[in-house]
Amino acid sequence: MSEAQAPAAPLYQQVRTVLRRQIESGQYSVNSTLPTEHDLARSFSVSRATIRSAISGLVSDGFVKAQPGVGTLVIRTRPQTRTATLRGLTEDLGVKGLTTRAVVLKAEFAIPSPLVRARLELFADERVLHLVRMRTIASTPFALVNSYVPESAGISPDEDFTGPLYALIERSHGLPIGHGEDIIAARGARADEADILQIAPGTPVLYLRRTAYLEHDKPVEYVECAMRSDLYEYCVTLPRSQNV
Amino acid sequence: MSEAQAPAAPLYQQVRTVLRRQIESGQYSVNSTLPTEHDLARSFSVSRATIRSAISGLVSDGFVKAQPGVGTLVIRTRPQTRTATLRGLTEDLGVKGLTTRAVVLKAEFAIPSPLVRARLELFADERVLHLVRMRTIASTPFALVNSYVPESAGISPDEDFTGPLYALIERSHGLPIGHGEDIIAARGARADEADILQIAPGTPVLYLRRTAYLEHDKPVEYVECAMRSDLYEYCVTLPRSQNV
DNA sequence: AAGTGGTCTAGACCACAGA
DNA sequence: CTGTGGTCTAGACCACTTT
Repeated sequence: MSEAQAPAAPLYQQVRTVLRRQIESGQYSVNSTLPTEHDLARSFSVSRATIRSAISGLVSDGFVKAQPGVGTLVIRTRPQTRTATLRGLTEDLGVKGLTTRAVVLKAEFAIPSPLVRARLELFADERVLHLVRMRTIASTPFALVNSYVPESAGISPDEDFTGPLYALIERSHGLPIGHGEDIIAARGARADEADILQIAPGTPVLYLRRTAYLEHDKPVEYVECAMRSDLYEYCVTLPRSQNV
Repeated sequence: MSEAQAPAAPLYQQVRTVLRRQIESGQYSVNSTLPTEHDLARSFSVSRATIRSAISGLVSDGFVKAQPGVGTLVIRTRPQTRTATLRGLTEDLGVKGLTTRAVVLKAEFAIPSPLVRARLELFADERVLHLVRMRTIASTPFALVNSYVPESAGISPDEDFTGPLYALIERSHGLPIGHGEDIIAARGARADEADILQIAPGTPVLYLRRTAYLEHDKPVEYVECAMRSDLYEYCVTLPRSQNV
């Protein structure tokens, strides 16, 4: 091959894409079956293993369900409901088609409170980067965000914090964030929050506390966030526990 | 077949189990690599495809990570953090070690509001079972729950609703609940809610709306729930999106 | 009995990482 | 360069569902 072309995707991915498009375009309707794996192998001129690999992807995507002795059943024409994933507020709103800006009110190293120290599993003398940001939708403030990141994360107070914080953390560590835990409560806005969020003190706000972890369960971020509930609601899609 | 024996698990599952036990027992430590696929194939006396199938399972479980040109890296010795799962309030509190009782305030078939009809994707003339329940912790009311279940679910108003509703639904359908979507907001308690929850009107409460679906995205339950945030906080563990 | 997906083999070539 | 995981093939036999 002397051609210097964009490398072709693996065969099984190509097949998966084709089948997926056919399903999404209604060529195979719900409750109908795909052609048999042998037939697909013939018509795509690939081995059956390749077809199985492609179908396996469609199963993960929730499009089809394999039934031994019957066939490969189409169970959905749209991709499976996306399961809950951890997103920063910037990304979350991005998904909803809203653009948001962060205004940095404070960015400095500080001695963590005992609560923050416990959440981040810090040693006694470790400092944290304390970040206070306000987020707006269409120039209306809707969230006051307190973020705490261990000093060891190597993020400087001088960085640009108007974008997604997660991106900075992931870049700094070279490691992706593994998972997070959210705790959500409702309470009345405190005076300082009310002032910034432009609401009356005591107005019910969503109060989110999140701890984010790296892959090896090492905490990298603790966030406390007060949000105007009239501008933002917390949404999550939950899979039913599969008794693994 | 005259033998009534437990059928042996597929080879790749056996291999996966063996490797998993070895990882969990510390035989392979974090950041070390598994033997190469070729070596594993030799030592297990199976084909490399079988080994790859086994390893693929370990990847899903979050135990290892395959790195082209390097090897199969062990990244965890405990199974991946359990992801968020859908639980009814009864189950949820049970996990937290609290026992709760439900007091049924209302259980009757009713004409659904347009919102409920939309959420449950009902036909125009379908009725719903409307259930109003109050939940208590240590005899203090903490949640006022409005549940709506399609009449077609086949649940009678005379059932025992003091336990988990999900159990009734799953038993009635013989099908498990597939997933759910929660929307969480904060707002002040309405007069009727405040009365039942024994708080002042306007006190901030968590307001949860949940739609639960069967496997094929058929809605089976819509819930609106006002909760005292001083007695209950909403917790969820979120996996970071894996860019599939 | 025929046909389905589920499993398995024994090869092969590739792109990539590290010495 | 060697060795790794990633992909792919052309078969094979099995348990299962349906006819």
